[in-house]
Amino acid sequence: MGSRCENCIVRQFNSLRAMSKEELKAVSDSKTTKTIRKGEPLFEEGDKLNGVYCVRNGVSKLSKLSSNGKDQIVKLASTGEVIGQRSVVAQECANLSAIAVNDMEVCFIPKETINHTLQKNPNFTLEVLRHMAHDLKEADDVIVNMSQKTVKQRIAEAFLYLKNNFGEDENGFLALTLSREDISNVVGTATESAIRIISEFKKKGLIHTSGKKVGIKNERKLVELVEGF
Amino acid sequence: MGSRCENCIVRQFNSLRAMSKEELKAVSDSKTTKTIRKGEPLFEEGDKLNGVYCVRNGVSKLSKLSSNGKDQIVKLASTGEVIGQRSVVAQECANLSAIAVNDMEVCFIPKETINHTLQKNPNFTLEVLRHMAHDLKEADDVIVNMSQKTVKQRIAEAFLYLKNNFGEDENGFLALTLSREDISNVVGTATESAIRIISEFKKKGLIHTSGKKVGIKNERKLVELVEGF
DNA sequence: TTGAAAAGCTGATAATTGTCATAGTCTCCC
DNA sequence: GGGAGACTATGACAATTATCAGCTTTTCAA
Repeated sequence: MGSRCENCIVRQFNSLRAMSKEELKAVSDSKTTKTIRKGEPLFEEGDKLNGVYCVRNGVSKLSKLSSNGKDQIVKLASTGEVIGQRSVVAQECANLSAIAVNDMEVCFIPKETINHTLQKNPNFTLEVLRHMAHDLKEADDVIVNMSQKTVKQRIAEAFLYLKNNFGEDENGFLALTLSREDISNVVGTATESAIRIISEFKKKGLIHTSGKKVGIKNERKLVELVEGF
Repeated sequence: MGSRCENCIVRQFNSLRAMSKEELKAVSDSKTTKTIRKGEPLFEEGDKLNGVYCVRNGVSKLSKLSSNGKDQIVKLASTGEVIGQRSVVAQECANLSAIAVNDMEVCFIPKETINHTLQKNPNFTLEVLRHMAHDLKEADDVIVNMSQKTVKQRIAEAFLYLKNNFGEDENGFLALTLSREDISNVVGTATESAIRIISEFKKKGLIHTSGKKVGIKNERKLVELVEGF
């Protein structure tokens, strides 16, 4: 049995902070805690979601299969983020698949609890709305990057993003390690192209690598590259 | 003086339909009607918005300047859509520029009126939330298309989108005429590339053109092209 | 009406990116 | 500890897309 939502620190980072004590109690009573192994799905594109997932630990990739057979990773969601909110709010099937990038601990909150609060507590609804507005802005920015920047720039940006959002370990490697394939699915390119560019970055001294792990060596140059020299 | 919001048909298509009679009256009393000429901006990226724009007539392109100096059109908003909502909800400066694609008639609704209703009427907030959830899904889909489809596929898709969302005129041309440059900014490519592909489509009998105007001739083949043959 | 500016078009060429093939390396399970 | 399978890496080549240059057509305002 997981701990009580009322005491959960994770809540500070998402819209659940706008809930009243009673509402939180209802969430706590109806939630179930799950462990998801690396590589396993929380849900898949097209699934009917019966609730949302609040991430306590680990990272999930939200991706969509394109008609060319390749996955495009649209977002990485980690501690504190609520996954599946969009589908529940819109009362639609999942538009994206959510797959664990590493081992995860999540709380599943049934949609009834969420919907009930959405109808009763305008502050909560407004908070969810603000979060979604933020996600939408980010998505718009991704559209611009995807369509206007080169693969090289997008990979450089991805590394900077990983550093800013997940930090580095004690040895200066990015704390979140993605496979080369995942990286290529984030930036929307062929795996071989991503590998080639990563090698090039390494040769130029922008990054250092060790197996899958990547560390940023020259952040300033990476930023310049993203901006276009 | 524009007509009363209470009687405005446009309202049926957006979140304003969740407003009470009194709230609508407040909107009606505080709104101002504006005419925007083709090519003129409603607002520009970075502007602080003092309200939202409800489109009565015409179409606006929502775009963002990339660091490479090119504009990326992220969305086309037409009759019934509310522009600027995201920025007002998130209390941020505009992330996108809104420029009239043809002559527009819009109602400007001050943000105070919107914010007041957002805090008082959960149904309205929920309705706005649902709309934003829908926009987010669309944005995610655009990300996938931009990163996984070829320019040819994206142009074909753009034409189908224009037909489905804006219809055709009596001569079988797309009702919304975009310049070649706008088309290239929608699909995220160089204007010359867009023109070349449009010529190719014409040669292959997929479309017919007359000046800027484009008409769809073989919809099935266009769909096949988008799906990847 | 006309002439300048903007938009559309096309070719040549370069740069970017994808695909296919092959080989090395790592991982993990028996 | 060894071997199958997944992941990483690199080369060769093809396809896609961008860039530059020059030209024609359209548009629009004086």
